[in-house]
Amino acid sequence: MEVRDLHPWPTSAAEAKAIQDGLRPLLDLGTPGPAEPRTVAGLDVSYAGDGTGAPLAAAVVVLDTTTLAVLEESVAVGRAAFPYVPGLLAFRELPTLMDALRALKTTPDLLVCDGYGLAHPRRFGLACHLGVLTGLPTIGVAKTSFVGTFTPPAPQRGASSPLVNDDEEVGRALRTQDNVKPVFVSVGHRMSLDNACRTVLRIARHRLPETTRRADRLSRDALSGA
DNA sequence: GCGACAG
DNA sequence: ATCTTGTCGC
Repeated sequence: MEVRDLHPWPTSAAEAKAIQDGLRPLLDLGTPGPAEPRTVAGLDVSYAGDGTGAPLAAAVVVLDTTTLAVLEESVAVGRAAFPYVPGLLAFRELPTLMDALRALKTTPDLLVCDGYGLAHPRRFGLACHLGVLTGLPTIGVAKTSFVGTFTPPAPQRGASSPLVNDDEEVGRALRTQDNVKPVFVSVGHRMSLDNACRTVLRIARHRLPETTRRADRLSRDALSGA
């Protein structure tokens, strides 16, 4: 698929934050997004070490939303492009993730990212960044909380409670299975929070969406050479 | 100032 | 993210 060119790369945390602030106005947060996406892509990254330059593998797996069958897979290997700094995760993984996306023959209807979208200190997490660079609807699904507070949702699958930060609902704690810890869903680009949660429930057979599980396994295998 | 902090 | 054993439960 076609993706936008990468912007100049930051060499400091201050520059990275400035880039996030500059790109944030490009976000489309007013459209509900596809009600019936036919294809959904999951993205994830595995690492071999720490710090800048650590070897990593970025994977993208495209699934049929209805059957959850794998339609296409793409993996790219590279190096961490930035140190890990909470709030600047995108700068670590973006170049290799973009390589994997560029190699895709099909263009997914939605991108499900491992991490956050608007539930971010500057409202511009990895899912937002990937949304601006690809132009596609994106959402973020994270395993742990980062910003905001929430009250535990009811124990039933489908229950949710708002993730609040600065008096804003920046995401939702969503129970994807009965009696299982909730995941944290937030919007990235061209998608409403309601639609994001509804879609996550449709593709989740376990705690994490199938998209994320498939991408996690693919990136891990690519790093181990198998 | 101190701790917490997506992956 | 990654380093790691056994164990409880569907």
